[in-house]
Amino acid sequence: MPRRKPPALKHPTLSPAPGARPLRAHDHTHCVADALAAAEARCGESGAQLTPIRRRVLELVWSSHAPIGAYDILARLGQETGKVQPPTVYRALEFLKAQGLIHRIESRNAFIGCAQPEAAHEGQFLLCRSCGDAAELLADKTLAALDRQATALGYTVEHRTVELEGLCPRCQDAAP
Amino acid sequence: MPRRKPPALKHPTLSPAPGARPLRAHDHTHCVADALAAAEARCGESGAQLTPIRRRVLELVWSSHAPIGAYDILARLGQETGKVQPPTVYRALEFLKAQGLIHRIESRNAFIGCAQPEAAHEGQFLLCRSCGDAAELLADKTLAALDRQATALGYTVEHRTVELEGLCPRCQDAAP
DNA sequence: GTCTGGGATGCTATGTTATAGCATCGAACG
DNA sequence: CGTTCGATGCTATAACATAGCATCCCAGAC
Repeated sequence: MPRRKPPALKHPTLSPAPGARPLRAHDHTHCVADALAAAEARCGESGAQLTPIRRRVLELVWSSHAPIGAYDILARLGQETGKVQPPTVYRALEFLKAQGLIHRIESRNAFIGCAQPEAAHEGQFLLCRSCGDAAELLADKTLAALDRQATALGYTVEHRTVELEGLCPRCQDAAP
Repeated sequence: MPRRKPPALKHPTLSPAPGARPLRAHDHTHCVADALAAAEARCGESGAQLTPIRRRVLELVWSSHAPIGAYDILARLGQETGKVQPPTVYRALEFLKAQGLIHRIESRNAFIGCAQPEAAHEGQFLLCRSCGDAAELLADKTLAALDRQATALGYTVEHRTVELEGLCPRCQDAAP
């Protein structure tokens, strides 16, 4: 039985793809601060407990505008606090999602901070295949049209997944 | 170190959920036969090889109108032909998807036969959370509206994932 | 102060989905 | 016959996710 070369790791790829650039230059600490403030507010109202772990996971989800995988969060959390187990992260993510503070990106098996946590909603997303960034769409009218179509077929719609993948403006300019 | 009870298996759940019913009564052998005929035709034109394995995987994907997981296919294929490895199945699925013969349902990590393989297209789906069936939507206008929205934001859209989950008409009647 | 109940977290183990990398085989072609 | 190329076989492992029970801690009851 010959020994094989082990496959390349994926976990270390926390950094963006080569050539990737952020969607646009901005002071990202504001994004994070705003998100955390909104989370505090929302949890304060609802009585939900934004514990240190949950808060820290939310912060890590907000570490960029690209969706982040649960195991990336796990790795970062582990660097800070010693060994962390998957259920810890998944439970925090589940909580944050239930509070409307994050969304799950199905086509990426990853999570992203919700830009409008004030209003409960499902997200629709534009995903850049180059830099990985995700932008949240507001597509209420379009969704309503889809719902009408479903209703016409006799369906009741409870959840919606809408994810559009392509190139963001910056990455189009960068790699024409 | 105490011994734990092992988690329940998921693989054996090839059968539909309790209380599930097909979307509507129909002669499903026709669906399968039509799909295979269309696949033959399409591959004949394009010169792609619909090999026995690929054909059989397509048949298994079409075994119901519910999305089927790669490992369910693997299990069934294994029953027939002896041990089969995951790459065999994934490669067949990749081929079928490239030919436009199946779609991947992102929110389920599963695959479903394409109802209109003649015209290359991406699918939009209505998924029933009770019986698991998926119906393919034709939502060109709605998609165009989403694309316009993306374009207005400077994005180029290459792929679209639209999946609506809820209850199909039969399951609404069955469990009111 | 002690008891108690429930939410949060710790922890072990395992289930589930997916891919890399190289070997082998067989048909098509010259 | 030998080369080439697409399909499949095969090993190993990465990557994603959850079940089930133990422990801890705090708020409220008594």
